[in-house]
Amino acid sequence: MIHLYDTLSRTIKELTSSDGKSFKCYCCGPTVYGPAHIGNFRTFLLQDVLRRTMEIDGLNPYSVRNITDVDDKTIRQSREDGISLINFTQKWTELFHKDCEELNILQPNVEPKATEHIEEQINLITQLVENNYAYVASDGSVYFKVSSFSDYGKLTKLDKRELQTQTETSGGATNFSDEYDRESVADFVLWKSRKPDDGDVFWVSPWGEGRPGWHLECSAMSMRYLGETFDLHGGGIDLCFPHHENEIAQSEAVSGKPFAHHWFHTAHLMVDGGKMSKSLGNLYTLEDIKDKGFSAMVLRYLLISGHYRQPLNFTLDSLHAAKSALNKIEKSVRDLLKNIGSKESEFQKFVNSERPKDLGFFEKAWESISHDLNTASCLGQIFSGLKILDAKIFAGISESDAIIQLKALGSLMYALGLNLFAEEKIKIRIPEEIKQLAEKRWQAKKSRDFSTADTLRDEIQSKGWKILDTSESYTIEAL
RNA sequence: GGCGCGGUAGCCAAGUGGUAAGGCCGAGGUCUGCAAAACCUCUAACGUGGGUUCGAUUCCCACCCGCGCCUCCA
Repeated sequence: MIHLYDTLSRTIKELTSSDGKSFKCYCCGPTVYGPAHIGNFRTFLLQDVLRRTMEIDGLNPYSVRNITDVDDKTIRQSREDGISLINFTQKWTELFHKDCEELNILQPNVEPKATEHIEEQINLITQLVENNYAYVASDGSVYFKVSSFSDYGKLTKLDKRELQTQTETSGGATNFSDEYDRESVADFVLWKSRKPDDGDVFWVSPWGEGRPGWHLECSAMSMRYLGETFDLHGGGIDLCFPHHENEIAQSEAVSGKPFAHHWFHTAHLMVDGGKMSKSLGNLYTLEDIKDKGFSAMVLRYLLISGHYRQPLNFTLDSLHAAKSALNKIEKSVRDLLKNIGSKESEFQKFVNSERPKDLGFFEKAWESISHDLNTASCLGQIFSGLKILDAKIFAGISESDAIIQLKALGSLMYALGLNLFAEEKIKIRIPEEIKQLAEKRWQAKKSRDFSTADTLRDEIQSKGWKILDTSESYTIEAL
């Protein structure tokens, strides 16, 4: 049984499938105009953990996550790069997939693209216009009339008056002076008429050439793949307003039915205590993390190590902490495997979505993750369990008990998506210069020239890498 | 201005009406050519002021500080 906070009702609710067959989820995916940053991945990672947890719990999740491949940014950037929108977005979609794979994020069951669902979007707009929820402006753009939908603002608890007056009072007031002629500032665009800046990006519609507005695609694609009402809708906290609020308005205006039963919003990732942004130069991608010598799995550990409703503060120190912590789990599992005569690689057979009856020392870890997806507490409980386990291994553990613990850990690792012993598979980049210095040092050490060896080790360390000797070889790690 | 979130050890981060998980770092020890890694042990915390209560870090109020959103944003 999984309980999860719901943004709409502001309560923690039990997750149940409304049709008793599968649990239908829609998550807002990336806009593919560049590499996704680690903040984006925090959200996708948490959605992934939720999905994995549901699988183990037997909820049979069915997930849809879209790709936004047409909007102002993708159009602008593709034109700057001088390539077609489709080639441009494909390039970044591929990188996104590669990053997801390295981060061990399961693929959604369906990953629809906005540009492949133009017809569905036009259909929705047509219905909205026919029923007077939307109007066509003089330039051929179509707007949703917020005043026509009485429930508008229910997700973020906006009241009507605020919506009207925020032009003068809100910090974002300047955003209202744009080129579109809306009847009310709160109204949002469903269809954008073709502008010179759009280049050759346009589709033909009953209202002339143009392209769909951003909010609409999620309504159209979720309806197409999940129906008018589905179980859970997720996204970053910043999407709450206006994106999700708008989705609710559009969708419920058309269907007359509740849109999503449950809303799952993830808090933002901060960097060094503040907002992550390009201009501050603190926006990291997976590439950046790997260039610092950390594996994707370490990043995964770090990004799920805090509770999803709490902003998480990313620092270089916390990356180190994540690395050591992950290492510690691997060490215990390795010891445990040794006890049944298995190797690291054989741990995989314990990692699956079946929930073992006996959770061994890890019952509390499972409770934590089942209760509002408390991954932070879950990891804490795993370490507590590991401590008991380590003592037991030291004292001598029976094979059957070892297997119970391995199965329990395996299911937890599946839920968290922590792929242990992945370090070798995902190669860490070590500069050639460091490799050579390390080899020189190793030769010196072998010939018992310790002073040369130590000097070289210091030099390597001053360049940000450290040497770990084993009896017959050595490894290089990031400091 | 509106809405919302938070302030727990050096850092990160759970949680609870009966004095508080876990990780990192640090210290000591074992080991090692010396280190590192590993293992063992240890230290240390609930923003301030009131209130409710037998008892509050946990509930309420005020204040201080930090952060987010307010129609680009995971």
